[in-house]
Amino acid sequence: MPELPEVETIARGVHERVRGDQIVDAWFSRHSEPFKTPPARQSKGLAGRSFLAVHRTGKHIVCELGPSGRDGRAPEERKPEAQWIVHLGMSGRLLVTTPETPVVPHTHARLSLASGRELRFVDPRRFGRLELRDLRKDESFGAPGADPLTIGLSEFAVLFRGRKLAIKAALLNQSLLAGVGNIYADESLFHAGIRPRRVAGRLTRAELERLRGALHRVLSQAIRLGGSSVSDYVDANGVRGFFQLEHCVYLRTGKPCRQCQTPIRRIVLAGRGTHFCPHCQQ
DNA sequence: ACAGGCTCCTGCAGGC
DNA sequence: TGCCTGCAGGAGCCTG
Repeated sequence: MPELPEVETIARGVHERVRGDQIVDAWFSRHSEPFKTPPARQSKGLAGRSFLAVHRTGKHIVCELGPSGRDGRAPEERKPEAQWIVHLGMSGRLLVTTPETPVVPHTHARLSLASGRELRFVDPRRFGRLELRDLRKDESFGAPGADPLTIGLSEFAVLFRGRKLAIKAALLNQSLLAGVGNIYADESLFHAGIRPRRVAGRLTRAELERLRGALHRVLSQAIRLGGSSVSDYVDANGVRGFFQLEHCVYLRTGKPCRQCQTPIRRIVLAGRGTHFCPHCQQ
């Protein structure tokens, strides 16, 4: 499931391969109900525009789109007129392919580019979302929560102050921290030595500091390794990540803790499978 | 206001 | 062997 590191990896890959390219045509499947912007409006709004930049905000991939791009200026010098926002949900993929690449089942969007490439959105479970914003009318996209890679300690502590829910549930709340999902919540809590069920508002300053540090380290290392390939995650070029080899608790139920050999336990918290070491996490 | 539960959807694992 | 059931989860929505 794509979380911050996977989305960051995909956004970087797509940026490298489509920056400056122009959208010639946009096709959408009939499974359009979940899309935030109706497909007809997306097709119309995308055609003719060029990619100025592609970046990550929370778990969203934001494509900054400019005018046709025939004025000779570099992409970064042109002002975005629209944003195409891609949320991958559980099973979404954004792939840069050739037109000859076989179209796999559950392909919901195909953007033909002037270079001859295609940008494809594939999503079997259809939890993903596509949105087109016209920046001349709509506001620029912003994640509701803070970025766990850049947040400072005092701001981090304020997020959880007075909150009675479990720290694991708080980490998954995108309006607090944007980008953390089930894998990296479990892994970060392990590295910080904190039990997932602990009440968020009752964590000590020292624990909050450890948690912020653990989030930063785990997410940064996962980005360096190209994300975690559980189920069948791949980046924009179809390449798998390697961070799943570094997982200490996620999907390791019953296996010995890498630090103390105690079997990893699994509980259900906030409706999610939650993995922890009963010895290392207090 | 806030917390928790339900829902969407498909692929896969496990049981009989 | 093959079918069927249940489970996985991000986030929006509803309820308590």
